[in-house]
Amino acid sequence: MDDKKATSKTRLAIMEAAGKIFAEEGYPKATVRDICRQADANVAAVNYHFGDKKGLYLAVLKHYQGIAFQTYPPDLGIKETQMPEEKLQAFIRSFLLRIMDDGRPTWFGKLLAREFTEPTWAFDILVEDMIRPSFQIITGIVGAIMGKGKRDRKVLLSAMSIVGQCLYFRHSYPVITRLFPGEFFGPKQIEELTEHITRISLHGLLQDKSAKHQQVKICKK
Amino acid sequence: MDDKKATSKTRLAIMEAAGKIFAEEGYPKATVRDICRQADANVAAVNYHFGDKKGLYLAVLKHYQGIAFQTYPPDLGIKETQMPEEKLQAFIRSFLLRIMDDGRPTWFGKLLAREFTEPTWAFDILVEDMIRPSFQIITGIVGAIMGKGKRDRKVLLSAMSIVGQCLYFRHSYPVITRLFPGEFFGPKQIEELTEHITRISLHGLLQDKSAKHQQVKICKK
DNA sequence: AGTTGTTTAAAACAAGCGTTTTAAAATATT
DNA sequence: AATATTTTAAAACGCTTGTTTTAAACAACT
Repeated sequence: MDDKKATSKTRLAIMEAAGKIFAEEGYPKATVRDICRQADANVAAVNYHFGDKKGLYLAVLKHYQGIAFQTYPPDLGIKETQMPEEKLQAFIRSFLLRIMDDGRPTWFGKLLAREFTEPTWAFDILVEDMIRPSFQIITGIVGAIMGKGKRDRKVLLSAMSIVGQCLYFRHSYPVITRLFPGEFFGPKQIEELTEHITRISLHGLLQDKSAKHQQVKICKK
Repeated sequence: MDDKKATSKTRLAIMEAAGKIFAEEGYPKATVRDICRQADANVAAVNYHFGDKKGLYLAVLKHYQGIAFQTYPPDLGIKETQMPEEKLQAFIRSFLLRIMDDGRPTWFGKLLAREFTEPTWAFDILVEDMIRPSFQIITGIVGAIMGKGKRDRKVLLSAMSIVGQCLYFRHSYPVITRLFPGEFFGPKQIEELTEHITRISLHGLLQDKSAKHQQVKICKK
């Protein structure tokens, strides 16, 4: 009663509907009845194909996680010959694409955002399977740029600053659209966002680079 | 049956327990029975004092919102005589304090984080009452630093980058603690985070500054 | 005191939830 | 074609949810 042939019209329809509804409503508010209604399936289908609601959620999560990482791997467009600065931009672009994609795994971005602020039992899987590998890469790049180890405290802080900026444009999309009705910061502006985040971060990183205790002071001219 | 004397042991106890549970469990998962049990009150007390569950949520939200802004106003430590760069640092510090405070309105930060990714019907109130005013201030500061208008696209992007970094350390606290068990990025590190975010952002802003009235420059000490 | 209005308490309500049961239909296997 | 297996369908179960009802306890005031 776990995952059988994995091929069944209703099974696939349920996963599709579940991804949509889980992302829109959140795990607790999403009901299996809603999911099955949208998938044109019977209420019992969920328990038959996935054991229970938890099993369905986990299946959906892993499925779209696989798609998202297959489409936009963390090292997308990164070549070993590149300069760290170019790698940084490639990472940011790939990261934004992965969480903002308008195509199939759109819901995955939303699901991810939910798990961040509202971790469920599936959270550990997400952390180990996708967040940690991503962080390994970004800390490596940032470390190379700053000339420090990838576990240096300042490297960690800077890596989080970069990831934080990327996530903000996805997380806070509802806020942004209300605050600035005329402006758009969505999937179609990914290239603009990539350049913006890369530039604003890069200068901060380079500042802390070589000089050990090079303290920055603001002074009037 | 809205808000009466506002003075009643059980009423206050319910608000206290509600803030805690709403923040921990989220609005849908939080049950009035749990809240009342924790408040040593009867189940009917919620409906009596607040009308219904929504009324309770709204009351809690507004109450702690008031406390948070009273304790850490957006212009905390900002004086008109200060330079924009100092104002930026003051804003970031106040912002971090407000969303990370360990004291009474701790739950408010969590509630806020939830509303961001999972807007409820109470979202409009939050946007207008606290998010928009905050954004007015930060775009003003950033605009002054960059020498552009406060509605300039680059100013908006930069303001969001700053806010995004701040929110990340609160939003993703569960992630961070799992990724780096030894490191801490909590309320006790606010001063460190403030300096980090200020520095990494400032250099990016100054990069895009219009060359016109350059009254500030970075210099090594 | 006695009356009034306010607050608490226990119990029950209707509705919705995830899940299970039962059996019929569809599909595969021999 | 007949049997065995897998998948779907309808109905109901047990439980929890938010809310209401009813009445008792408390407080305030003349």
